[in-house]
Amino acid sequence: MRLTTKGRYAVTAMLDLAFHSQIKPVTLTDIAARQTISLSYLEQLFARLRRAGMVKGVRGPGGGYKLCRKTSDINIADIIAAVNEPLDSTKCGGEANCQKDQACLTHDLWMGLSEQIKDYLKSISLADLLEKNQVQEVAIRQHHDAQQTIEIYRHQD
Amino acid sequence: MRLTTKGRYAVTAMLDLAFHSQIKPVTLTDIAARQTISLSYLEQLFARLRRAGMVKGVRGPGGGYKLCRKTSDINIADIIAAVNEPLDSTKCGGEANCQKDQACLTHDLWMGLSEQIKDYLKSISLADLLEKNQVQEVAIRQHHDAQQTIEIYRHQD
DNA sequence: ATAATAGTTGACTATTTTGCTGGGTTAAGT
DNA sequence: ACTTAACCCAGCAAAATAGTCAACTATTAT
Repeated sequence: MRLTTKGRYAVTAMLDLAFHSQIKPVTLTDIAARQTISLSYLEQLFARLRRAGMVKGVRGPGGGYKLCRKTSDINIADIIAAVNEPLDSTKCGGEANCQKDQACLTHDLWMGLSEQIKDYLKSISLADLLEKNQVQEVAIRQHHDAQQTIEIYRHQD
Repeated sequence: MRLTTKGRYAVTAMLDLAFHSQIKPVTLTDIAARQTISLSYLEQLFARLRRAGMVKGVRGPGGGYKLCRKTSDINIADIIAAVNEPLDSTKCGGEANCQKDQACLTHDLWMGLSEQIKDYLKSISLADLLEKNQVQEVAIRQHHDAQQTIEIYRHQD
C-alpha cells in the first residue's frame, strides 16, 4: 500500500465524481477544471480505474464517467491500489534462505504493518468521506455548498 | 502523510535497531548488511531521524546508533514523517478564494482522510510491531529467532 | 599520542515516478 | 456530417528516490 500524490489525485477525482455524477455522467474536463488536475493525467488515472471496474465511461455528447457501484461499496484502498503499480516490495520474493533470516523477520513486520494500513483504508468508503463532509459542511459553512451536499446525499441513499 | 519505500526503509531500519540495540549500539554497517540497504542511504535517513530526536549516535569503537526513547514511545507516523519532506499538499494554501470553492471542498475531504491515516499510524508503536512479531514467532517458527525476540522483549520492559 | 572506529556532511549521479503535452482513434448523440 | 467526449499512445521535463563517493570530525582503545 503506497500513499502518494497519485493516490490523492485518484481519491480526489473519485470524490468529485461521486459528488456530481448523480444525475448524469461527469466529463473529465469538468473534474480537471474543478480539481486543477491536467486532463491527460486524469485520463491515465481513469483508464486504470475503469480497468479496475470502479467507473464506467459513456461516450459521445452528454457522456462522461459515472461510478459502477454505490459510494458505500467503493473503498479508499481499492482506489489507491487501482492507480498504483502492483508493487512487489518483497525484495526477497519467496526465496528459501529468507525463512531464517533476520532481514526477513523485519520484512515480515513491515508487511504486517502494510496489511494493517490496507485494511484500515479498506474500511473507509467514499460514502463515509462524503457523509463526514456533509456534517462538517452543515456545521461550519452553511451555504450553498452544504445544500448541494445534502442534495447529493439524498440521491445517494 | 506520504507512504513510500523511503518510509518503509526507515521503519525497517528502526525495527532492526530496536531488535539489536538493547545491549550495545548498532552500526549502520550492520543494519545495511542485514536489511540490504545501502550504507550511505541509511546515513541520510538516520541523519533525519537523529535530527528528529528519535535516535542517538555514539561515536568511537563500539559505537553506533541507539534509540532515544522506549520502543513503546516511538510511533510509526513520526518515523515516516521524519524522513519525508514536510509536504505541503495544499495547492490552495490558505488562499481566500478557496473557501467557497468546490475544489477545496474535495480537498478538505482528502485532508481529513490524511489526518485519519496519520492518527492511525501514530497509534502504532515500534513495541506494538515487535510484540506482534514475538507472538507470531513463538507460534510459527519457534527457533533461535523467537528466543532472541523474547530476550529483547525482557530487556525492554 | 596515535590509530581505529564510526558518525557527519555535502556534492554528485542514476533511476524511477510523476505530471503533463499533444497527437490521434473510436463511439455516441444532434 | 458534425460535434462531443471517451479512449489510446508516444514522449518528455521535472521531481523524488535510491545510491555513490569523498572528505572530515569526534570518540575511544591501545
